[in-house]
Amino acid sequence: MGRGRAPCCAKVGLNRGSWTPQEDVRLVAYIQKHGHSNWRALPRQAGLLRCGKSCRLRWINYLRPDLRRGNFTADEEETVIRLHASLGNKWSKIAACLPGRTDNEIKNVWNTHLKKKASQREQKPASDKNNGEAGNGDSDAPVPSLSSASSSTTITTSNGSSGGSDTETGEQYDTVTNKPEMIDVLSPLDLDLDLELEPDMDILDMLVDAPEEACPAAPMLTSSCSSSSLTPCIGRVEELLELPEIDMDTDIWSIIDDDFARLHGDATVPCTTNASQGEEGKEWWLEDLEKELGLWGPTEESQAQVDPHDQIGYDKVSL
DNA sequence: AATGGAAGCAACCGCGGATCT
DNA sequence: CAGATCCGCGGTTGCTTCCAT
Repeated sequence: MGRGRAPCCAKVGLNRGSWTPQEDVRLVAYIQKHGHSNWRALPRQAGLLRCGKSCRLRWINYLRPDLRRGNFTADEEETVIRLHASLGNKWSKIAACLPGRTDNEIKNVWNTHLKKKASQREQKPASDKNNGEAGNGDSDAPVPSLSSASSSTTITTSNGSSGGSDTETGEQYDTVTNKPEMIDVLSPLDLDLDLELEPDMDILDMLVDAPEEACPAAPMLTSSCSSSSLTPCIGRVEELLELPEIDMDTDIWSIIDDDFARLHGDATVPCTTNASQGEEGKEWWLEDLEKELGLWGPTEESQAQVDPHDQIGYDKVSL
């Protein structure tokens, strides 16, 4: 205690606790544009009052587009149990073999269900033999959500079906709306974040760029892109790189925050509004961002939820 | 219908290892 | 080579929701 390295930041004047939709938007938009080569500098450059660690955590555990949400499938649970038996609490290593799952998520699931499940299994290994199946012999464990029908091949875009199909399980992993208060606020954003960003190869490329992707996870990451949604992503890395530099503290954030303020009457927008950037600048950036995110064109959800007068808010910035 | 406990999950903290200067 | 810095990991905490009474 007290030793080791100093905290990554002084944490003075920085936000803590739950992330706001605005912060999420900022983070996603920034990473979309610039990647996350330097977590420490990222929050400052992105205009976020967070420490780099917090940004990284938020991105990895929640905002990352390739995240797979919803309940763990039986196969995934089996994998976790099996890997935990051999690796122990090496959550990151376990996560590396479960594409779209985060170490934090796996850790939580282990601590909440799988630990019990595994211990139950250990306690009655003999009776398991009667079940015939070495794998899923834990049938008496109450795991209603894990119908064997939910094959591991379904790389569900989490909330792609947030409205519906994922709720077939109706269980605790309602990951889309992790915060109830965020439901109405974030929904338009959140839906698009997960639905539309997932296939975005810009980010996938960043994520898969590491050599350790020799792990089976990597191919599944890319395969998670449906062919239809993948198409518009291809070849956009260069496009991304060629985008002009933007003063993130002015342009983007003022636009985003302005739209949030208009939509929600939020007067607490911390961002600086740059009057020198005219409407042309806004439109240029919004269109550009939208194109880059593969969101060109209004979405039905956003249209349905946004006041026509404010439509630009989520149509344009619906990340 | 109200209340208390349990469970689930997101986020924080501190440390170790890797990388940079 | 040594010190400084950063990233990532694992453990833990606290808030929210769900469920039983």
